[in-house]
Amino acid sequence: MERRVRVRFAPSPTGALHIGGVRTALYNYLFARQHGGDMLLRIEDTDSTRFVPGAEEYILESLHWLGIEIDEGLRAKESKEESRKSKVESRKSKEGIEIEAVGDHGPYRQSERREIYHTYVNQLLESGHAYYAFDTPEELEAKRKEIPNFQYDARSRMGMTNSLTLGMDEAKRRIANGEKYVVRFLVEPDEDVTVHDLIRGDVTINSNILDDKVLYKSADDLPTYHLANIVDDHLMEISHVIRGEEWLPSAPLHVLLYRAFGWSDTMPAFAHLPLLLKPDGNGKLSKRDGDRLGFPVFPLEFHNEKDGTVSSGYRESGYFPEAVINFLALLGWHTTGDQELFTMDELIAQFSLDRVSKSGAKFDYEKGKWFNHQYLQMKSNEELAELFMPIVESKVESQKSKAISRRSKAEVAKIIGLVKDRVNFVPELWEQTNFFFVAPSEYDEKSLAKRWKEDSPRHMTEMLALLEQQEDWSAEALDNLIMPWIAEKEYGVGVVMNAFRICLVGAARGPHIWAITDVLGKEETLRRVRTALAKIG
RNA sequence: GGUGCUAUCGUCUAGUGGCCUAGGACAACGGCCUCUCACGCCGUAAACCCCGGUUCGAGUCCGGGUAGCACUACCA
Repeated sequence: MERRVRVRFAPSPTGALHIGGVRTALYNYLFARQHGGDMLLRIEDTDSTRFVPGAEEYILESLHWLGIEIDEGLRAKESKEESRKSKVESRKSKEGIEIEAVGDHGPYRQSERREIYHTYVNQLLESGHAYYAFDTPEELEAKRKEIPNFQYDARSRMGMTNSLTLGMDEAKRRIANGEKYVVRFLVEPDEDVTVHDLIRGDVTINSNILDDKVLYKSADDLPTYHLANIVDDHLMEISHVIRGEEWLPSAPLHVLLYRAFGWSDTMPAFAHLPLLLKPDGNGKLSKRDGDRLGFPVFPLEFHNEKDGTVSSGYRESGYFPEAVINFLALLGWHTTGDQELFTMDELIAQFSLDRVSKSGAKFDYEKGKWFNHQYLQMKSNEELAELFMPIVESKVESQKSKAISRRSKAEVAKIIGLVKDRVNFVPELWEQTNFFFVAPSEYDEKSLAKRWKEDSPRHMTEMLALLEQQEDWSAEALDNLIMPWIAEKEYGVGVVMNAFRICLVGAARGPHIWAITDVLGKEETLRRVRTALAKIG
């Protein structure tokens, strides 16, 4: 009974990988790793009409970025070139990745498994569990209009055009004539079918509500999801099917298919995950919600070649993959304790299907930001500098002459250390540090109104004289110079310091004033005070 | 309409009959810190869907409502 754990993530290449799909992949991955099993990736491209070019590469690259590793099936190939590139550079590479297929249960694209499906469709046909049907889509459409709640099932199939009513000889003749047909699964009526779900327990439905599902369509010589899924999971020796709750209603059908094939004893265990819901209103989180609500619902930015749309991604928004993983892991799963921050290894160790929630989780983007904030704080200043340098360069470049100087990575790291606790994302670092790179050319009106007093020009002029003579530019020395002077003159610390800050920063914000003078240096500090005096007097 | 799943603060959730005057986190609000803006720290407000039943005792078990969601394709 001890079976090797083998799970699969089986997306359709119909567009960008939705964040809900990412979570499904993650839970599969955590489960596989925890049990020392295999994580497979299979592409379910049985709907030729919905195929979107680039989607497969996108899916694999997304999982790769997130650190969800594939053991078998299709996966992104780690090229030498990529590993040499810096993180920032590889972020920019949107071009196709290399794909490799590993494992001996392939092919791993369903469109390449046609021969296999033929065999199994025939098996069902021969055993009487399936039949040919010739009703055209138009005829079915008409039927649905004519009869409310029409369903192709035990009650109606004898009134339709199929091998049951026509006879097998006539059916074969039609097929030989090139007539389009489908193969339908014959569902026996009045039978209670029970599916055991690892998250929800036993779910029982009566077979009367099931219709005779289309298993195969001759039009494109491809099976539908239901058939391909069962055949592949069986052949690939899948032990656990972990998928979204939208599949729960068809799980009994899948159980029936396993029975019809005689595979009941090796049927995988099922676990249906709660859905990810829209943050506002009701319903399942959809691909459109992201741009409507102003946050990404995709791991990476996606350029859809089919409809020309561009969808924003977590990576391009400045998220760290660890933060996305952590955030997603907790949408539908939680430990007994109060722990909120988990590394991938901790998740692998602690994850369990019986602690997955049963109810849907509304997607709370604000909490996602908080997770990124946490992970950003854990990064070293040097790591962040690596990511921030290209942003600084492009910004300084765009401001041309106003740039004071190029700064070394060490200097940038030091600057980041002064402000990193106040940002959630690397790109936000710029608005906190821009004055370190570019001297203020204008002064914030609100700050001026509140902090630039009548006496400020005089204060600054006197302070300038004091600073000009100062040799030791350390924070401590400056503090020892200025504070006693303010006290002696009875100017008020707040009044003087805020005016000074406006001269250096251009607004009433930023880190501690002596940290700013330290980075700026004597010359630049004095220059900014003189400029301010000249401009705002 | 039918079938199924679900139901604790605004949100994610802890809670598996007494430890619950319901805990944590995000968000909100207030305070402290302070030369500014933040961060941080401290604190406040905030929930067991409703009605029955079982029990000495129910957020926790059962039944019925109600509500939300999913599915109901030659899509996955």
